[in-house]
Amino acid sequence: MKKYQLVAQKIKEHINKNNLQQGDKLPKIAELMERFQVGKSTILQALSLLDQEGVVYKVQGAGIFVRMPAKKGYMTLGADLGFAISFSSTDVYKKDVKVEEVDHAPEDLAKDWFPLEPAYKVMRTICDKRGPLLREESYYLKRYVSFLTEALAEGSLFKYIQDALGLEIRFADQYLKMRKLTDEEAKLLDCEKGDPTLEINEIHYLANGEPFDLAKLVYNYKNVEFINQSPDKII
Amino acid sequence: MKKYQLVAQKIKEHINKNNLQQGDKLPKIAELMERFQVGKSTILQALSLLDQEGVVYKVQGAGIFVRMPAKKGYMTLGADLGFAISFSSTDVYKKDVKVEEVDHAPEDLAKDWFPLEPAYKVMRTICDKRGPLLREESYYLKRYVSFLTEALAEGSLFKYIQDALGLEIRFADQYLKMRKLTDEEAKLLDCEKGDPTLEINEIHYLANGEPFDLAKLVYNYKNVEFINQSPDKII
DNA sequence: TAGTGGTCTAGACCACGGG
DNA sequence: CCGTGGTCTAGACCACTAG
Repeated sequence: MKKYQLVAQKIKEHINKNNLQQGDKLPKIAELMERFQVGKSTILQALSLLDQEGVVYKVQGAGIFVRMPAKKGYMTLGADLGFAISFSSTDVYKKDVKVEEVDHAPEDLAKDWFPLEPAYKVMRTICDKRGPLLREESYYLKRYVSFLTEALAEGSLFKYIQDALGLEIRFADQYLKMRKLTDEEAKLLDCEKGDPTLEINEIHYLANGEPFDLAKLVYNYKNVEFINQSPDKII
Repeated sequence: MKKYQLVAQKIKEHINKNNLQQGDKLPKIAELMERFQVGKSTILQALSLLDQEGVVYKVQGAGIFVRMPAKKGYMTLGADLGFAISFSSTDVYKKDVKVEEVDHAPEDLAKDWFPLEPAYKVMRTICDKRGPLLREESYYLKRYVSFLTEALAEGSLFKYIQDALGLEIRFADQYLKMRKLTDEEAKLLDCEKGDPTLEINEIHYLANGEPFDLAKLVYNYKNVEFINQSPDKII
């Protein structure tokens, strides 16, 4: 693990351990350099990470402050590259899981942005104790994900892809669209036909810039709210 | 303007001028250093900016590549700190504008996160040629925004706040919730009661970390789609 | 005006990708 | 193996905040 990631992690731990709240001040950069025995730019890289995650903000001439430590009950948009990771630690489970092999993703979903290559099609409903959270229909290119079963789809696919297959997911595009639920979706989500929903289409990219996964996520408006913390556009 | 911002801007111009597409390669770092006569970390800062904006991605050992230059017709979530800026350049106009002074923002909107202080309440419907895009109800703290009129609210308030008042908006929290339109909202948005919508509650923060604006945005599902490009979490 | 973060440089060395 | 990006340091100087 890189030094700046370690430093970032330790700063997070410091925030949690001391139960710091919005606006609380962190030690100054010189002190952090001293404490972690690293150079200034390593500290800056760590802070930049935390900044992007919405954990801290910096005010020139004043200090470094904690930003909104409590975000319980919200799904994080974007930052965590999809729900799979953000929810892997909480008690979610899957329903109506189906995996099949297809020649390519449907063209209306893929648009011009996703290759029409052989893929695994995964369908599942993600639930927690309150009920269904979302219905997922996603396509994993066989070129990268050469083996996929329904048993694997019961767990966290992103974890499997990262840990077992050794692929690194680097960034993602998300397209969001408001619409009404179809009859079929409503049944799967314990809702009524015509109820409001948000459809999010995500394309995930690997470290080499190649897309490897296209996902259509249809959310349950009764059980899901999102949070999106825009960072400081500053390094 | 800082060097790295200038460099970032010139790289963007280079992409536009040469009409570079997804996956096209940019000059290597050493070459960019040479061309712009700056140090390596200045180039890295510029690239980090472009990374966060979803303009480029970097692949270690391979090069720097262009990411998805065309995003026409989508509203950008988060990255641009609210719709106001992202849409200031296109031909939008406002309808049903009303500005009044209130003792404080409604408590159910403010939750624990926004101060209950005297504020200007601004209501307006943002439209473009296709029709209403969203209905906005926002609260600007008088402590920071001491003067606000309906005439000003016809224009871009963020521009006014930044240019005329000299306030710098630094980051924002967004809360997204799917729900049905009320009767009143439906009338304002040219929709039917019960139609799907996305309600986004935004809190905007100044450079000193203080919140100064709370906004409730109710979108028209027929006219708006969003894009959210999650960056590389890498410096 | 002192304190603190921001920008920028030069350079050493590491790590990954692809021929 | 070479080329390219990534990490890290030490240090000079700038810019903003707050008392």
